[in-house]
Amino acid sequence: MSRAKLPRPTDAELAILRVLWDRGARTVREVHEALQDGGGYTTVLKTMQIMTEKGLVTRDESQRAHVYSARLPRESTQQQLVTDLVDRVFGGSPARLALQALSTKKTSPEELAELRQLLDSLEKESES
Amino acid sequence: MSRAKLPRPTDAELAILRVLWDRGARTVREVHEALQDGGGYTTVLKTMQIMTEKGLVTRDESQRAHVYSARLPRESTQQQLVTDLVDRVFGGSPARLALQALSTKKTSPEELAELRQLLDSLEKESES
DNA sequence: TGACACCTACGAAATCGTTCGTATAACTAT
DNA sequence: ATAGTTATACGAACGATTTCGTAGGTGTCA
Repeated sequence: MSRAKLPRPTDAELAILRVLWDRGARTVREVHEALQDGGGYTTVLKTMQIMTEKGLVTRDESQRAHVYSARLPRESTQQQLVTDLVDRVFGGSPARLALQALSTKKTSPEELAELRQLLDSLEKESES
Repeated sequence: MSRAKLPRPTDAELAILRVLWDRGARTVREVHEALQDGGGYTTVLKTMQIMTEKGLVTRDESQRAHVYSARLPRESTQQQLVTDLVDRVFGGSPARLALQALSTKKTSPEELAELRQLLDSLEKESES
């Protein structure tokens, strides 16, 4: 089993993952520079080393400056965190979370259309 | 300013808050018993004392066994956590979170209808 | 070659979250 | 009143997270 479940990323780890997702594989220096407020260089380095141990990122050591990549795509981690929040605070109901998310901030007409489309397909599904 | 923003509840704190939201004001003993797996009695006590310091709960000390209440209603905390997650992982788009939440698990027809209703009112709003 | 810049590794410190043992006060009932 | 039960308070320990200083290796270039 080389595939233990990955731990929930911490806040600092998530900030680093966002950089890797947005920009692709990067060195510590590049991540550090992309982070406006991520602490000193060795802080970022240390965190990324720990993330490697945890399996949150992989690294290519063939260059002197190691190149890090997110191990899971953004969507998988989003899914994990959403499921986690649904279970811990929304009694296991994703729809409750969706309602709460939508009733606050405003959403663009494009996104509303996308949601409507998803609703349509979900309702069709439940009819079968 | 007696109204500093409340900190994000931790996992253990959230478990306690769920009990208080579900059952209303309760003593430490009652919360401890409601928690299937919340550690020993003094663990729950200590956590609730810390939550009092943080302002997450209030307590009535007029009885020997103090009675604790959640300071914020469930919906406020849900809102806080959703906004938090949206900002940290969904680039500030609640609709993205909603899509992610709905595309996984199945949702009851009643909830789908409720969502559709919300979508309707949101679209009407954007037309004005 | 020597000075300098850059990189990783290591470890220590500070803080936080979680857990629990122990002390002490208060109530209950014999 | 004494013993037993139940409550809070306190503090210590442990692990995880975050931060950073320092050491040592590697590359560059005048």
